[in-house]
Amino acid sequence: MEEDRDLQTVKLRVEELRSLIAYHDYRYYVLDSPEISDAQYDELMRELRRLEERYPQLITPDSPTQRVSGQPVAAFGIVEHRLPLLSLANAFAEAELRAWHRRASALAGSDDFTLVCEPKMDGLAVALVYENGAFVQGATRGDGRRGENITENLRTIRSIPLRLGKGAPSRFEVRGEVYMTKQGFEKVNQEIMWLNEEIDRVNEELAKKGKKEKKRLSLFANPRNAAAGSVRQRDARSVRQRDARMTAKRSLDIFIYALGWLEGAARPPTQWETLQWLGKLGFRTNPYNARARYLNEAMHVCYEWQDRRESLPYEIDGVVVKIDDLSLQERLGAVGREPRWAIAYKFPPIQATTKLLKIKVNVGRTGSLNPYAVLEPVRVGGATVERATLHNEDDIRRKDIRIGDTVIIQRAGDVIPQVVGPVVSLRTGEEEVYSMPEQCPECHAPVRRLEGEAMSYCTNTACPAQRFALMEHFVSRDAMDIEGIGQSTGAALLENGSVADPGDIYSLTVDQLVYLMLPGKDHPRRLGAPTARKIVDETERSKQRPLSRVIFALGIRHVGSEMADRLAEHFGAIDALAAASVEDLESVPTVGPKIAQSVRAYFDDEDNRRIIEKLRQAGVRLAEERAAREEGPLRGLTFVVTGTLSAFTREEAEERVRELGGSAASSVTRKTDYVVVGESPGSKAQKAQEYGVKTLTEEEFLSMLRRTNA
DNA sequence: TTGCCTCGAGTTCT
DNA sequence: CTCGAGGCAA
Repeated sequence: MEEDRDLQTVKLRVEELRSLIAYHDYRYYVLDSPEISDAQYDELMRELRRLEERYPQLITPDSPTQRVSGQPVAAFGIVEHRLPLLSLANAFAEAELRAWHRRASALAGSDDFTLVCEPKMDGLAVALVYENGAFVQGATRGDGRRGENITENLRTIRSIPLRLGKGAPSRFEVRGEVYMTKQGFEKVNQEIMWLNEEIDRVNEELAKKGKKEKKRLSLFANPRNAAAGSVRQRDARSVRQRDARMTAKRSLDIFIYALGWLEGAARPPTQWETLQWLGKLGFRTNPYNARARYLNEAMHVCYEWQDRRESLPYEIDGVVVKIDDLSLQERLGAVGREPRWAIAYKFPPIQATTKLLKIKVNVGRTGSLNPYAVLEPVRVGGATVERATLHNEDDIRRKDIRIGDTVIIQRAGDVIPQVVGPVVSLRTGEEEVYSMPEQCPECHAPVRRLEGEAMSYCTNTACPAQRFALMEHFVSRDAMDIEGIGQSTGAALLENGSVADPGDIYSLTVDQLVYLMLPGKDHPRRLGAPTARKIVDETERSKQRPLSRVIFALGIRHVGSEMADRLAEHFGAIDALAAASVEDLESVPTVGPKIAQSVRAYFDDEDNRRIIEKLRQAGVRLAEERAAREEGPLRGLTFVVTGTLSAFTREEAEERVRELGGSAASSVTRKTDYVVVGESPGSKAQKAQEYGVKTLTEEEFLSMLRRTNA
């Protein structure tokens, strides 16, 4: 007796908890405005779970605790749709939308009717059945007549109310679109990628033992596939895999957009009111649904979303335009499986599939080999794409892209096309797994990929492709900014031998340039006198670029514009930079061992030093002006350099002195402060002794420069 | 060693 | 714009 009463009390509390949780789910997931904190919500959930554990007889399938059941779903059943789910006719252009409207107007006998515009979710259409206020069945659209029973998986979607409040019709069906957020999609794929890395590791072991390898999981191509995949998935095989699937399920959501069949209530008279009514019942409807009085207004909505689609957290592929008035809808009816009272305006695709014909490789300025896909031209987002970068070998492997694959191309928020991944189901078996060439495609030098690095590099510093890229970099806008020398001119100059490195640009003459042959559209053409003039003028002007740009233009690995700025500021002159030891370099903030090494290696290279010399001869500014004569740390001191120095030439040493405010004289006098003595000095060293002038070895001189620089 | 944060390098089409 | 790499702080 007493137990019964107890059970009654508990049951009441359980019911109360369930409706409380349902209410807060609604506030949180549907209205997006929670009333209680997550902790308070968790507390409600915990209490309910505790009670259900103690009194299992009180557990019902629509209890919120049943949402995240990790239990495997038994085989899916087939569900017969009581009222078939129609598909929509598509309009790919304004004209088609107008044509649709004209036809509808003709049938209606008037063109004066209101429209409803709904963002067309790129997801999976489902039908949900409610009986006596409880969610009892959910099914995919399938072919429109029969779909798959996915009730259990749908239960995990929090914005699907498991139980409705009072006032719900006794039995009815609603329709909506299950979708995955872009963010959720990224996360799921990320987890699958981690999983694959793990599988790879395991496979390595298995391969050693000669055992059969485990299969890698394929990534979801887009949020829609991910949504469809997760809503139809059964049990997971491993714990980790289950994690990925849980993430997937958690990232699912739904918008309800239509009322199917119903019993025990009257239907609202318009689509717009239906949406309001569904919202009131507790269903999540898209807040961006809008009513349009005229077609032009609807058209405007379509274009608006076409521009703003990226700003949404989920993907839409168009706008559904429906005639608002239900009685008019009935009058118009359907042709085949397409209603005449609605149409889907489809955006131009930002995704498309095409064939990956081959994978080619570019050689960058640093010698990096950059693979790119050569594609069968395909229109994506209003542009024809025939090439797309593939970044590096690992990326190709990770995505499992093979030559001959049908691949998905997309132009995301930006303009740059990406290869999303292969359509594995379209494989013929003829596809080839790609591997990086072992020789540079330009100069056939061996290729090296260092341990732990993503990129492969051509080992030949004289590689023509590298020279070309370096030239381009040197004249580019952020570097020396020499207008007139672009891709073709640069290539032509290198090819005909008038230029071997950037230093040679400065000895070009108009006469030389005029006869330069450029690859024209049909026939090769001459560069021409005006352009030649311009190039020489531009080159002349570029001599005045600040030191930081010159340093940047050299193209030292790991030295970009930012680092160049810092180095210019710190050392004040190219020669000081060239003379700096690895330790000196590392004393500069943000310069670590790698960058220091790279700079040092650059200036240790004979060819590079020659480039600097050419620049110097040409009169390119190699020191920061601000280290003004009168201001430098060596202000008022006179130096004389004699003999051969190892770190730099005599001219360079003198230049350095001048940059630091000192002066460099050619002969030793009593007024000379220091004589720098190099290898095999001449008479000047003796003179210094005579006059009692201090002498410096190269070593001492360098450390003096370093000190004054610090 | 790990997790920011910033910088460097390469990139497509019109 | 995106990804990888380098530097630096905890």
